[in-house]
Amino acid sequence: MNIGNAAARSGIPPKTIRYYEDIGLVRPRRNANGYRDFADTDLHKLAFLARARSLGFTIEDCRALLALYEDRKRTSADVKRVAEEHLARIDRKLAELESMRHVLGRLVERCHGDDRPECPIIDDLAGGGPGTKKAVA
Amino acid sequence: MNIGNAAARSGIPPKTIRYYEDIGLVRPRRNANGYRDFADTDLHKLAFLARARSLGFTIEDCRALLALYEDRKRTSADVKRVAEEHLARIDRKLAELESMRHVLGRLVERCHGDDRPECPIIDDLAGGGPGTKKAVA
DNA sequence: GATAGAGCTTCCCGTGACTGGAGGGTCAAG
DNA sequence: CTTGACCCTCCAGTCACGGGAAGCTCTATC
Repeated sequence: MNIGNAAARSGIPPKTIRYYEDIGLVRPRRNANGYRDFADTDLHKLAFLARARSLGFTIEDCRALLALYEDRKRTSADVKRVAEEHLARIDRKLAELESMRHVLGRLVERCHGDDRPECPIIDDLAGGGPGTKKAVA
Repeated sequence: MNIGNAAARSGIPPKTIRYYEDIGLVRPRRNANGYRDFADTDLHKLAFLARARSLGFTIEDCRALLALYEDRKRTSADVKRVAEEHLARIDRKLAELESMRHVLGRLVERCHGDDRPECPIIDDLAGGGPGTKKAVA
């Protein structure tokens, strides 16, 4: 199967599939004309990669997970460890974003958004941080 | 003030400050010896950048916000628009991460994490997606 | 057989926001 | 006068691709 077809089936663009081959995640055979020829196992791997990437696993995670996928002597503990580390990364990122969302949300609420220059958002960025109440006196 | 000092005060590493100068966010004077010399206005800008970056604004957002910061004829509506767009980006990212967290969290819960190879995480990635109940028959 | 168009190949560059390192000049202390 | 901590510039790498050039191959049509 040609790369275009494999791309359509896996949902991964041809460019990305070539990149995955470049970094050794898939190794499709080559036809006499030099075209890549994707076998069923390659398609399975691509689907696996698409799913793993959609869950936010890094490429190196994917490499490890693919190895475990193909290792019949793997332990579910090994898989779980990779997943838990990724989960922890997600949680850290979530906490960071939620904190940003919180602060920025409050600033946006307090900004009139009119044609005057006074702006609590700019004031905050300029150092009138969360504790500074803008001494009006 | 030297770059090392400016870095310590702003919390931005020297490398990053040089990068900010490269892309035109700050323009410190130069001493006779070629060293950068940061004035108070430069330090204000660096602090502004540190705060804006910590809220997740992109560099281009920062460029726009700095311009508004220095524009006495700005309107708070202009500032608010930038902030609201960023807030929307944050919300999209949050939704994406929460969805990942949800799916991955359930998979991790269901994985025994023992020394056997059976693993719902690998099964899911291998195509036993959310709807596939693994026909045991 | 000729030609057009789609699809395949490789190769290189650009993205965002830095970070690391090489190679070299400058400054303050002892 | 030397040591070590600064500072400088320039180049390369990060992550996970995407865009585009230049060129080969296949298929369909005339």
